[in-house]
Amino acid sequence: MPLRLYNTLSGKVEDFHPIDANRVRMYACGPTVYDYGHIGNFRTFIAVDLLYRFLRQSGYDVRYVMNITDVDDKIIRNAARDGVTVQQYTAKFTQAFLEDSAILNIEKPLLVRATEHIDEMADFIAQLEKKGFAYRTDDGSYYFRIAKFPAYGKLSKKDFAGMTDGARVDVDEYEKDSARDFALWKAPKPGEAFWETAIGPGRPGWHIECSVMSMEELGPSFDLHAGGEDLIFPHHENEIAQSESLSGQQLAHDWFHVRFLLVEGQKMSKSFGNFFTLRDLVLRGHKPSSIRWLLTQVPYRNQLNFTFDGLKSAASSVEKLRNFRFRLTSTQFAAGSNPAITQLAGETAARITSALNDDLNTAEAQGAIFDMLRKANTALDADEVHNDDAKALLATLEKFDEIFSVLKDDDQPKMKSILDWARAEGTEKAKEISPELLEIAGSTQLSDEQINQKLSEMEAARKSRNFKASDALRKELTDAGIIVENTKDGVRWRRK
RNA sequence: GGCGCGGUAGCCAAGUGGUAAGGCCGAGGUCUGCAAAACCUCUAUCGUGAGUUCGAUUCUCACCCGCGCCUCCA
Repeated sequence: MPLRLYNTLSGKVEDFHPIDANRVRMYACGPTVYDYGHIGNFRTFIAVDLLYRFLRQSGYDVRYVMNITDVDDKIIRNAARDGVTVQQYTAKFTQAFLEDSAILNIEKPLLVRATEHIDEMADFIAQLEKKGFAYRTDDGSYYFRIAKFPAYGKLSKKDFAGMTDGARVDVDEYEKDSARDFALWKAPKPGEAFWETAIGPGRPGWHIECSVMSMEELGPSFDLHAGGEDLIFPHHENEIAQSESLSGQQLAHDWFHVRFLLVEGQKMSKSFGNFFTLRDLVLRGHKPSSIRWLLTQVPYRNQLNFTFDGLKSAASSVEKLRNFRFRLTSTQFAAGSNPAITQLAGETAARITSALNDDLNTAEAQGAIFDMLRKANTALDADEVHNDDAKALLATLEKFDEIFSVLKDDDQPKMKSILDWARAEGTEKAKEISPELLEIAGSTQLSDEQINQKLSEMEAARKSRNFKASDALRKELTDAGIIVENTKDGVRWRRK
């Protein structure tokens, strides 16, 4: 079964076939780096990350490009306000975005920055003007002439023929031919940053960067273009207008849009007090793996309600997966195989693939892995799993994790890095550090050596049936965040 | 007003024209020196009304409710 994806352009779920055999070229609209990324941003980036990972797992050679919008009105304004250059202002948040992405196990795409393509944008606009799609106004700004591009509205399904100028647009603000015409290039404003280019001084409009950079990195026509649902209009509609009027080719074949999330049942907004960055959540003591898991639980086209209950629930689910792997990797199995178990592993892998092929149905895929867990754990309890079966189960689990990426237990160092960041930021941020975070990341951690020392002491005590001493050691370890399990295969431990 | 999405157990959330995955939480139980892990059992008739059908949660219509985009926004 081939991958099927919903395509905003056609409004249908379609079979996905790359233009160029086995190569997939995809472009995702990345962050505007004027602040720390919030969980809504990361829902989108994680959804696209899943798509990227699944395409690769499916055998495609994927070229995945993401832009960093490091110039826009807000950035220029904030930089001016703070008395720093645009570059200085954005460097910090670009870095933060990269760190946050790494913390969430988002794989790094090929990143391209708007400010490194200003001249190409000017050139692109000059070509549009030459072809009659763009015009210059007296103040030195450039606009796209929508009337010249009849397909305008095809992505967002808007009918511009019936729209009246002035309804919701301030017609008087600029001397545009039509209120719907959008800015390609904005003339400088006093006291704000601008670039000197072949088409004059100024700064690029928002949409032009993606047209320029996607074409440069992927060619005039490529497979997938992704982003948050809000970008459908006007951003992507405008990209299409710019790119296609110049190239005469279809910009992207598939348009992949991720739905907005809700937080505690409401649209995330600073005024509702439900606006959270990744760092806010970690400061509250939530693990990155819980956050990633919660954000992948609901298929990307459905509204996801992000709640703190859900976050706790996600933590338990991830624990369950990790425990299962721990069990598989720390148990001594008898040689040979049990066909029923090997078959279970194979069928589960197939179920997962088939769920993801179905427009990335992550909920279905997760259901499948937990079905396997329950059955396999039952078999493990009954000693019916042999060495080859354990390998097969592990292979399926790891294949699952190639997509979801929550198994690796590295939350502690990641949380520590956020803790250090908050302390370095100063007292305002430091105040947000929760006891929960300190417990996981901030307490003095025992080294593996110390732990093993205590474990052997504990084992000795248990052998001599000195349970009082054994319990004391257990408590000591538990307080240090170490969970010790005594199984028939011996002792094993993990960090909380 | 235009376009679109959704309402499934305490919470989150899949899914199908033939009586409903999974996760979390809760209760009880098994195992266990303790603990942990794991397993078992229990907890829904799918917003409301009508229609189509042998049969609808799944299709159609109406209504109610929630949400998104149409303006900066992932």
